[in-house]
Amino acid sequence: MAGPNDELVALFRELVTLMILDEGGPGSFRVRAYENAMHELKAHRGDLSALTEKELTQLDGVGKSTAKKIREFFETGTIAKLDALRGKFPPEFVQLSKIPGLGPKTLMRLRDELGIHNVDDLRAAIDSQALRELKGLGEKSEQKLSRAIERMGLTGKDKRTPIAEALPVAERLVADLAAMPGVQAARYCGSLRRFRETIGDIDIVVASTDAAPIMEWFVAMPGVQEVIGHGETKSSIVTGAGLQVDLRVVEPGQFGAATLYFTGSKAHNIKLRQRAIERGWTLNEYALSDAATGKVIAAATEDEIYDALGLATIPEPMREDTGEVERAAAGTLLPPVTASDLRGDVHVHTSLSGDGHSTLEQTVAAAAELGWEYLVITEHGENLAINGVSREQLRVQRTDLAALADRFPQLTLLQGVELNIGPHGELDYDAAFRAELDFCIAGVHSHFDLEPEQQTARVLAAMEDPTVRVIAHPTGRLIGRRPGIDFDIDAVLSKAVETDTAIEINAALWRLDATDDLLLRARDLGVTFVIGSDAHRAGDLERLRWGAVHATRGWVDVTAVANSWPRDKFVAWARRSQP
DNA sequence: GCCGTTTTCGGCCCGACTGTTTTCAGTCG
Repeated sequence: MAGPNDELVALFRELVTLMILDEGGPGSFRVRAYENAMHELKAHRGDLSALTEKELTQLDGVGKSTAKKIREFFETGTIAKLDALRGKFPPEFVQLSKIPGLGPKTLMRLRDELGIHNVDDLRAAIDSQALRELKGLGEKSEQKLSRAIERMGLTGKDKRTPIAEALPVAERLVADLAAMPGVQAARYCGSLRRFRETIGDIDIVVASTDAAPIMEWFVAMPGVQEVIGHGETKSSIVTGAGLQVDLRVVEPGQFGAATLYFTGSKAHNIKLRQRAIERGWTLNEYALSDAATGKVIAAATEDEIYDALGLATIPEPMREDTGEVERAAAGTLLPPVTASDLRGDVHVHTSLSGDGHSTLEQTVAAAAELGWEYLVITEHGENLAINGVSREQLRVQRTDLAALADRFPQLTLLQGVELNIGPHGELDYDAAFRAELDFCIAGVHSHFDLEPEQQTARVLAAMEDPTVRVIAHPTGRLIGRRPGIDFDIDAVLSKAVETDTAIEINAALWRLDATDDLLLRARDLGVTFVIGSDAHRAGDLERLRWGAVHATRGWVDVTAVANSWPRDKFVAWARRSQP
């Protein structure tokens, strides 16, 4: 699973953390330089260990000094500068920097003036009221830090919330805010809008001419555990679940600039701002404006701002500064995959599966309601304990499907099954029975802890089987709950191309698997994809749209998504029959 | 530390909120 450069990137991340302490703040240009280098290394898709020092300096943000450190790592396994910094700042001291509200400046003073080296020291200093003796700190600072220590691990700077938990909270909040009087628009932004799989906090921007009542409602709404900030146009709260929510109110005419700014990413914003500066303009959360005259050039919508900067509008999930700005400038940016591109679903369970909740009829009716042109029902194969279905059950279902096909003539119904890939690549039923089905999607549902070689072998074996059309949720990870299986991604993707087996983009928010990293590599190799809802109840069908957003994050070309194809083409493809 | 260039040093994104002080530094995003 791990990319070849991950270890190097992790070391650079640590280097940045320690440099912030050493330099006394993240604003230091040297720190920024390390950050830029780390970002570039992270975004790099090739194997960095294969590059010479000279070749490394060709990378954006990598100069002579950084190139030397990279080579040093690959040749010696360590970086001397990092080792020196680790000696200067032991882990228990670095841990203090994770406490919200405690920045590098204060931290260094705590150490130098009060001899505080770890969390226990800090707690003792607070208890003895020693902190308030420092200039610039007072009683309130003691209380704030005391609370922050209590919450450590619950809401610290490193805490990440799975998108499956954050998204419903954000959608509800945005709906509530949008319904308030005087609110012209409300949108969640930040990493959630970019559709990262975990998020640090929820950022919401509201357009209104009267911020005060919105701020008041926000900090007093039910479920607020703590108010971190409460200003005229910006407030922050923590929910009972430990999720931080930041709310910002701007004038309606500034909404686009604000959502652009708060959606980020930071690196994407910096790229945009540099383009603005090149044109003699400035870009902030209020507007794109002329630097000399202050005259507003664009502010109301994101489209206008991108356009003024000579860029096509960049889809939110791509805003990570991994080449999207350059492509937008060159006019070679791919359009996003959208929900309206999708014409049907390919991974759907009904109550026939042990873990399904809606009947076949309810499910088909819901798909028809969504306007799908085709629907593939895929119950669990018989090898899945408790939840699997028998051959006999599938034969009966075939009759039921034929009856429903008459009632929903606009919807083409296919019978598929979700096969289980056994530890050695074995599959459910037998080849002859599987061939009777319209479609087989095969996934790993057990034996998550095999050695990588075995994991790779079992998936490759499944792909060799002629009845297997798609590999479902290829890594099997559950965000924040279970890591994916560890296999040779490139071997699997190459085999997918060789055997014409598609890779599923699973739209369930706990899965979003294939991961975006896998998608980027797959699309470069020319892999075919499907987007599946993995619905276990009729209401889950609509989450296919999240799969589209996730696909966009992986820069997937919509023409490579089989369930965006017209009915006849899709059905022929699904059955592996000639069109 | 990197970059660009009028090639060798100056610039590097920007604003809200808090706590403490009373004009601002620190933190955060």
